Amino acid sequence: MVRAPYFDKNGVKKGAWSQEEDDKLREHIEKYGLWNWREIPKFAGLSRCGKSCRLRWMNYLRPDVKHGNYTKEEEDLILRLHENMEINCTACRWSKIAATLPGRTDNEVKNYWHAHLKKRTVKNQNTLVLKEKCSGSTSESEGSQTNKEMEAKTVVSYTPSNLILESTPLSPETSCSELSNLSTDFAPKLPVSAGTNWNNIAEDVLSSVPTFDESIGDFWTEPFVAGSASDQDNFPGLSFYQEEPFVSYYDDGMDFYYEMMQELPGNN
DNA sequence: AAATATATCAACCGCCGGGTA
DNA sequence: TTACCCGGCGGTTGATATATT
Repeated sequence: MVRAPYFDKNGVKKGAWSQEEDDKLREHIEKYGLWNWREIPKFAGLSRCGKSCRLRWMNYLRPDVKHGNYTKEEEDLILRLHENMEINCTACRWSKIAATLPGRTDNEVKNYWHAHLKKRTVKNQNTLVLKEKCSGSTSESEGSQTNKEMEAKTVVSYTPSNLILESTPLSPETSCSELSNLSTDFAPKLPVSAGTNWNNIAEDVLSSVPTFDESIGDFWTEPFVAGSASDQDNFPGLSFYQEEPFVSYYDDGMDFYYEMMQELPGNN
């Protein structure tokens, strides 16, 4: 399923990774951590470019990466987040969507979207257009409306995103405990429990739709690169391997989320 | 059984933004 | 201010697997 290995004109290896290369890269990173992707292949004894190593690590070798078998909840979450970005005219940020799915990478989410979910949304939209036509409610009674107004109304009335827009925000009384549950659910080292309510998570996150575009930039933190690495003697980035790997995968996001919820009307 | 079409997904490419000298 | 480096991102490619004819 991947390109056959080959060397480009600069002697840099491309294409499929061998087991030996995987082992070398994994071993090097586990030993020295992440410090400079451009240098890592040299020190790891690989004929790869830094980018290739980074991609391989991020999408495949990283210990917390899981492959295949998307759950219904994960699918729904992807769909909702993607729709929301469309509504807000935001360029689709796969990395941000992926950050809500522990163990999933942006590349994998993107692939899954194009392979499975895209069709579904197209199908949904076609169905909705059909519904709208069949409803016959667009002629006399709304004759004074402009086309754009009509379009807007159609979107609010029929698209699945409506579900998001109408989702119930957290009540002030329950927000703290729910947030703590949320943090637990997103904890990277914990397995996703059967009780995790993905729909609630999605709705909670997306209930802030008017500011989602702005907030998302802060909400989703840099996955994986945790904490300060500057105090290392030899290799920056070593510390989080030796101590708490991936520990802050979602923590900052939850902090932001908490702050966001504090600012909601009624929470002060 | 063979040919063809379609689906899947790892990997590549080029661009962009942040950091820094 | 500018140029450069680096990491990260989204879009795309292409080889392989699977389904269909």
